[in-house]
Amino acid sequence: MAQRPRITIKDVARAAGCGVATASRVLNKSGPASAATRARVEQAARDLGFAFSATGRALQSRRSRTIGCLIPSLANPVFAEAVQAAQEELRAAGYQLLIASSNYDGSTDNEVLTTLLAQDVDGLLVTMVEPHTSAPLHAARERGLPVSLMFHDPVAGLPSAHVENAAAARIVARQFADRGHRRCGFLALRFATSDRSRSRFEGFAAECAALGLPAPELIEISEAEAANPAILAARLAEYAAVTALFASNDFLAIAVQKAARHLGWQVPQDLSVVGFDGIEVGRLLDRPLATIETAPAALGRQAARTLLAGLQGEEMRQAPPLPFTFRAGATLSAPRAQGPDDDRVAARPPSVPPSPSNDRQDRQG
Amino acid sequence: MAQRPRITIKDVARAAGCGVATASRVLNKSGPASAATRARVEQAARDLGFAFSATGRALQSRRSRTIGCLIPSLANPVFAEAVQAAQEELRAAGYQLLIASSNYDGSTDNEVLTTLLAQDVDGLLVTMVEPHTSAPLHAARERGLPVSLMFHDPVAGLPSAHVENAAAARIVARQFADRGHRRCGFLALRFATSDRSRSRFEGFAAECAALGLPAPELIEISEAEAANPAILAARLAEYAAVTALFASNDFLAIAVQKAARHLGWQVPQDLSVVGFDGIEVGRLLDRPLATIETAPAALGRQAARTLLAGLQGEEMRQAPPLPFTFRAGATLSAPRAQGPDDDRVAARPPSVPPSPSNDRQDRQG
DNA sequence: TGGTGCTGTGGAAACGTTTCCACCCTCATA
DNA sequence: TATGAGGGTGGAAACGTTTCCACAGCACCA
Repeated sequence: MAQRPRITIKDVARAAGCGVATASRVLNKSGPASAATRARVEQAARDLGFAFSATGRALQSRRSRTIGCLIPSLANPVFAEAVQAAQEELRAAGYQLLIASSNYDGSTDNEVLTTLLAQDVDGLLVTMVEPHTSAPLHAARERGLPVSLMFHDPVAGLPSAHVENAAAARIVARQFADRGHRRCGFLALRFATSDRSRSRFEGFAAECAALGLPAPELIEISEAEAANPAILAARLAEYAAVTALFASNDFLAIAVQKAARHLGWQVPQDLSVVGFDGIEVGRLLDRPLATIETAPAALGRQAARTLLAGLQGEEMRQAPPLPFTFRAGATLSAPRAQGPDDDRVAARPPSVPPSPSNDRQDRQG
Repeated sequence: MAQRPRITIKDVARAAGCGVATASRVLNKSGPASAATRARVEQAARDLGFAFSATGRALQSRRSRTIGCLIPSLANPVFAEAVQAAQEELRAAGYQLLIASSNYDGSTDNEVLTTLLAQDVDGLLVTMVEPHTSAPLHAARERGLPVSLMFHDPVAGLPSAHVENAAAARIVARQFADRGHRRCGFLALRFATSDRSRSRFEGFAAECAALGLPAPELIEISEAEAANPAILAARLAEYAAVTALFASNDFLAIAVQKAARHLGWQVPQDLSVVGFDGIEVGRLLDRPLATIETAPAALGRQAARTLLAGLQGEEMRQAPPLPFTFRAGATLSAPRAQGPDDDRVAARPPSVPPSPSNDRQDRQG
């Protein structure tokens, strides 16, 4: 625990018998130096175990080589994967990632952003509740700091790496309609704090309307409700007429199936379920999940690249939306033929397990 | 993009008509100041939108209020959750998290650590391939930097937030034995680069021996093999005598089931499977996964707390290992009664789906 | 011989803070 | 009326870098 004092470039210079300016030039290969001096300095640095202080450098160069990253939570694998990819990309370019999360809370978003800015970050990688109205985010822009959004639909002036949530949701509506579903539902988690969730619902509802289906039910639930199958089942039971449910993410779609089992409903015969995100486990399930497959890693990478462009003084241009895919799965089928008074609870058990079809359709760019 | 020059405390002092020392005292509430001056300074700071530069502060105080975090990958939800929890804990104490990942590569580990150290971090939160032999990690210790490990069994002098992998694995062996299994296997991912995986195998093998079972088969696979059910199936087919498989993590355990389906094997009748980690989806599956349940968030939190103690100059003491639970599930049962020549491929299909039992056993502290 | 142009070098300023120190006041006490 | 105490204040040093600038020495050319 003996806090040794830091070895500075002065120590190196002294040991090498030269001035700090010379030592700096040698160690940075940034200017002329005689072979002899060069050797002495390098030797001294090695002997002393010298390492530059990023703080000293940052102060003098006014760039910290550090990027601030704000996301709702790393516990959501979609964000975690995006951050992982962004981190790899930035590291390759010599930048470090300073991470903070808000737990989906708008005011925490702003607090955290303020702290990040005070840390002299060179750029910002952000997914937050309200990017368009955030004061600190706006301040960062004003200051000329490169800002790159992730997962958001592009906001005025702020480039965003994103998938077109609404367009993807429209495809889900069409899949339901194609199979003869009419009463659809959208199961939303964190509807108030996630513009992704809202965009998906909008697209879904719009396409339902375009296809002449009744307006889909919007079923908002809390995280607590999502985590408890019995409670979730009770919520779902309120919507017995719904034969096709679009869940705002894959975990929710999986949870729904457990809840359906509670109610004695068969998936997909009594209730078709489609998720969003395309997480890996979804395809390994007995009953592979029908879902919209996205690539969070590609998204993180794209956001990082856009940011890097900005950091190099280039124009930060909005990249095209990232591709997504509708992945067919055994949780989606035609609704059970049913009379007006059909009681779902009396449904017969299925004779054969659903075939684990796993093909892809509707590739989009 | 008009890079406005930074507002410094000098600007505030000038605007308030006082010296920088006074402005600093007012803004930090760190010394005396008349009510009038105080008001002028605060007003000026507000008007100018002043924010302290963490760099300037770090340079002068020789502490950056920043923690370096090194993990294999955020794409693994176990690490992501731990980091998320640690981040929350550290943020509450006024620290920021600088994150880097190594992709399970030992030499990247050391490179990254070196970079992190150069960033003047105040402490280190680490999961890496070889903590006990890492030169930069050792250097950090030498320098008196608090270091807190995550997921590792405690290494000489370095406290680690961990679960007892070997002890947990022993329980799995006992569960298998209790149900009459004799030929067991351990399916290992990244065996060479994960001491967790190795500890689990050791505990598992030791308990098998203690129970008089034959030594378990060690089945090492690559990530590529794990991701492809057909290939994984081919690997598993080599071990037809094995009736009970312990997978080194839950995702692998889920993948195994898909591979088993490929081979026409029934889980659990033909092959019992137990995982490790206790990820949430595991319990939502049709056939809930038997597994060792751990709490990565608690682990991350504990590591952060230990580190915080060190940062406050207190002794960093090794906390007790974190609790784990054996979670029973439908992927574990007695082996199918079979003669010496029984051909598993000819097995009849099961008549009833396994009951989704979900009780817990074997709580440990 | 005097200039010109290199190469190699080091002093010093600057970056934004905090804090030590010295100074000037004012007020109470002797 | 002197003395002391203490509150309020600002100058300046320090933290570890980089870079501007000046200068010394040397070789070359006219």
